[in-house]
Amino acid sequence: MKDLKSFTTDRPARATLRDVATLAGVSEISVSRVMRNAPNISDALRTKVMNAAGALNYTPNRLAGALKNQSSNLVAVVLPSMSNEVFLSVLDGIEAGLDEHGLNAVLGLSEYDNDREWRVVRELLSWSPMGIILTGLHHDESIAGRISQFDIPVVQIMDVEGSPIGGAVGMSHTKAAVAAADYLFGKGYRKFGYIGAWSERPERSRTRRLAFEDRLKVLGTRCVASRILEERSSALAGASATADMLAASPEVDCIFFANDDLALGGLFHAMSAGIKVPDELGIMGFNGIDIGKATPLPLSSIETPRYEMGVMAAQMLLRMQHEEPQIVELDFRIFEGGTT
Amino acid sequence: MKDLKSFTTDRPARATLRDVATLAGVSEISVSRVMRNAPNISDALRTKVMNAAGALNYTPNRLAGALKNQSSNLVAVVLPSMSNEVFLSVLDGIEAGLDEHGLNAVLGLSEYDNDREWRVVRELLSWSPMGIILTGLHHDESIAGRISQFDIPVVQIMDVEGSPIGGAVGMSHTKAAVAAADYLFGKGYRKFGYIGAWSERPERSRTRRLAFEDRLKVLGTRCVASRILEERSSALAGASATADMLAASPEVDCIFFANDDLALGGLFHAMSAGIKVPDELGIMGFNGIDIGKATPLPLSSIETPRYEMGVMAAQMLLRMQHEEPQIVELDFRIFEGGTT
DNA sequence: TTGAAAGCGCTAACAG
DNA sequence: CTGTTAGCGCTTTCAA
Repeated sequence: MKDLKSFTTDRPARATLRDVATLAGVSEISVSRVMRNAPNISDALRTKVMNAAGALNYTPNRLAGALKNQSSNLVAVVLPSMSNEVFLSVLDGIEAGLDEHGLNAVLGLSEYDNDREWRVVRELLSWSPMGIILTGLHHDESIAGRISQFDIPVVQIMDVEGSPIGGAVGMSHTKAAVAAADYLFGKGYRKFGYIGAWSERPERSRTRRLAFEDRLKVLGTRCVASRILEERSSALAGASATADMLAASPEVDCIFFANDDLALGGLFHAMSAGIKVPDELGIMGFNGIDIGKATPLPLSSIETPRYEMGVMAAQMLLRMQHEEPQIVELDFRIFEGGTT
Repeated sequence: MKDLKSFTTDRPARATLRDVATLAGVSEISVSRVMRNAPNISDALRTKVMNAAGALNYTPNRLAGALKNQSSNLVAVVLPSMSNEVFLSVLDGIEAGLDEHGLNAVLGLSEYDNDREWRVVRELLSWSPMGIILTGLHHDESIAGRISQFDIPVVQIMDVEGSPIGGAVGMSHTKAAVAAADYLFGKGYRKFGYIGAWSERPERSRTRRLAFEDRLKVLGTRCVASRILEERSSALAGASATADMLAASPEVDCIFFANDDLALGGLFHAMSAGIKVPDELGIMGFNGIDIGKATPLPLSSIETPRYEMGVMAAQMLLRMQHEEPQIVELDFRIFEGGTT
């Protein structure tokens, strides 16, 4: 091993493979092999290289490696928004799944805007990711076309009802809504209300509402009141929408909400207004978030496998490198709380 | 413009600058200039290039550009965890701030583990990010050293009490705890309880507890009961810890919680148990999350500027390219709900 | 088991 | 305003 000092003083900056090679007195390619744990490396070489790398605090330059390899260990993750706890769990799962395999997520947010999603996808693709995770199944032809040039696995999450570009891992929102209708009908409710928000973004919430309404018809009843707010979901919005709905349609005996935030608002309103839940009013949410389990009356809801979706999406990406794309439909579960 | 067909049939794959140049009949560097909106480009050239790029569906290869430039438009973002709504807002803000400037976040999670954080930082640095955002101020010398080789701006978020590596944007957790103590004392509470979770991860929650206890002493009173759970924060955990504490120390007249999840649990327990809030028991949270505003009794809390922290961290990163690092202390605000 | 040469796609520096 | 040359740091041949 040559003199370390000449390196550390001359180059306080980031060391390259070449620096490590020179210090260790070997060729660059040998260093490269050691760093990547290539087979057929002598212990002597490995030791020399590791010492030199350690001394120089060498950090590999993935940019160069990926450029040469035409592929990186980055995964493009495109979510609609970070203002929704649902995507927190999803992202948490994705990160967990990616981390297992040493992959890194590059994040892009579409904010539920198609143009913006397109830009974000384009942007992220410019990093030659090894795969891409998209949210939802309603994707432009043009996005699919753009991605196909890259010949990388695509996994779409949240939904399974539609035609994925590649693989998909999600749940059936139709089945969930039908299960909710059946469950609530079985509990004896007949005059249903529905409350959604943010003009039914994402699309999946509309799918649920329509399936819910259809199923009620089959059961011989119907939604007597329905409100789709323009503002984003929040407990506050859910509370006031519930108050409005009950004022206008006092006959409503059960409200199905687009998500738990709204539903909790409904529950809080009922508590404040002295409405007896679940007898006078049934309340059903969607997602099964933690806090709904802790309210004095636990919130009835549909538990969705958000974290699992994330983990499985990451794993599917890996599998799709050799295998055919699959569509994985995960189960939801009705959480029978105290509000129905 | 040469014949497009020979390109589209021969190369269904990703087009390169060279392909665009050939198709447009110009040099590669000209294409490069057009793509980067360099100055002094004739309209004729721009048009030719844009047409060719459009026809080929050209996506720039940032890997190559960044390799050449020794710097990318990636920003490494290291957060402790994605199972906490607090970091959702922070990340949301970061994304918003980065997006303004065309930057992309590469995400890494430390899971509150120092070794893991070190690995993650190393991993993310290998992508030559243009900057790095870290959470908290308790950072290893070795991490600082490793980053310093890269000569990129570092911004630490959440906290301002300590010695940042570069810039910092956060709040004073000491001041927040003092303000809480003063506020609660002013409301007439005297027998205080404190409930935290997950063995006081992150460190900042310990800072708050200690400052809270110190301030109570100054005010001539003290914490008569204190519980630090080992499990993670959740409303459920907060509810049972509250029940335990009140059973063991019935004299407690006010509980300060480490965060709103725990506090909401406390509130829900009180509601279920028929404890009169705020008269028999005061409840104070920390963070000021949305849902606390919608409960029948809005949750008193300390509103923290989480989203703003994220946005400002991103902006500071940009500024630090020419300016000196700064420490920005953001304000918190006491939200006087109905629980105190 | 190790090394030498070539080049991934892009852009800074220097012509013209 | 546009082009030529060279090289970022790494890894895939191919050779020894």
